Amino acid sequence: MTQLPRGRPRSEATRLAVLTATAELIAETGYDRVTIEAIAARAGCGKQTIYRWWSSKSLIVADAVIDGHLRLPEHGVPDTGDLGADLRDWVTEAAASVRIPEHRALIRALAAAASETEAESLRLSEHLTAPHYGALMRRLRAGQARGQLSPEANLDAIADALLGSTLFRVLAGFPPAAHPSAIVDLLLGAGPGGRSG
Amino acid sequence: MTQLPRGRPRSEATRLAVLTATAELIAETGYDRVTIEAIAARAGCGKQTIYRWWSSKSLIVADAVIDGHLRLPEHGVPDTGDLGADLRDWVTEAAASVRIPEHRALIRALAAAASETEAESLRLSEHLTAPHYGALMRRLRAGQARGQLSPEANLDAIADALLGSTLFRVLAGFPPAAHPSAIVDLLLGAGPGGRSG
DNA sequence: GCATTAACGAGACGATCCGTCTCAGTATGA
DNA sequence: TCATACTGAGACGGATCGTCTCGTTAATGC
Repeated sequence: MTQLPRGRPRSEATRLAVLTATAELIAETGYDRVTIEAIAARAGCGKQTIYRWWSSKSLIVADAVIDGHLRLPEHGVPDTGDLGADLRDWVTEAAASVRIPEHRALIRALAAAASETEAESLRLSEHLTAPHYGALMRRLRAGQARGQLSPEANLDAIADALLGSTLFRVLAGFPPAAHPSAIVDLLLGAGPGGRSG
Repeated sequence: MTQLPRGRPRSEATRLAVLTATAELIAETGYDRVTIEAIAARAGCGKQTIYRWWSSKSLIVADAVIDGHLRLPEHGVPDTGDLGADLRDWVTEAAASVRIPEHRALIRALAAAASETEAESLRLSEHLTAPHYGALMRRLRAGQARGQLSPEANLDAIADALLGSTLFRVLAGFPPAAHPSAIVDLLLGAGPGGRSG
């Protein structure tokens, strides 16, 4: 079924070298100071090889993240059965992760990449933000199914607030929140007896 | 006390022309396609005049916002005495504002500017984000003083969530929230009887 | 009025990086 | 062996960078 490739196959080694070089350069100098020429030089490949496979810098970054060369903090949401504890763990871990300069640089890089154009932003959100958002929403739905959230609770609003409040502090250049998990208690309505710890 | 200036004073007309030209060009083409040379050309001034007063493009944008040539949605938080209604108004207005393409472009421009370096991010946050954050915090404190918020409520967490959840949708390339004010009910603990509408 | 001072508009300048292009070399399948 | 497609290297014109130097202009101080 699938057509067999005819000529010389794509070099996996070079592909990895490009993604690794991109990750390193972003950590060292920041997204917008990274140039295609610098990536090619460090990866030891020609510029054409990069332009053949990636149409823009932001797409290289997106691939680097998808491939795991650049790690985003918000990957998995734990599910121990206790929604509040899981979310507190997740938010706390995300906040701790954001203290790491390399992670801050990466998040800024992604924001900058997403800032380039509306189209770029959509492509990045499909591959990066949407999966994380989806994982969080699934965890919220599971908790709702177990009765740990009101059936009428607006899960989108909760997910927006959880992701947004962490993202906000990073992008605004604010110091990390003193009590990052406080937002969880607020959102889950800790007022009437829900709070633990 | 203050030293009298000696030579030719800075041209206020040119300063305004630069900020206006920047605002127009951002709206027309997007932040990263705007060049210093294009700003100078449209403002009818020399490049050196720009470089004399601004050390980077992001600082021009910051000044344009501070001066009101580019309007950010989150300026004033109303204070009618009803905290919930005021916040719902504010969030709803912010969400509506974010539907306007020019505003989306501006917010992305600021995010891109803040992504440049840690120092840039700090400077922008001092002049732009911090005042908005402060205005929101003052409104929350006023509400808390009137007993509309628990005395132990974590106001920082509420402010983070309010600003962050709007910012998040813009930067992530998500469509505007269906019910933007839902976050207010969540944060104010609408569960036990506080909800209106 | 006249010297002094500093910002002004204009644009030349070398540098960097863009994205395209060509080139000889290399790894695969037919 | 041949055709094919990808490889690293780098030349190329163009855009923009940030610096620099003009002659000009609008203030202050004598």
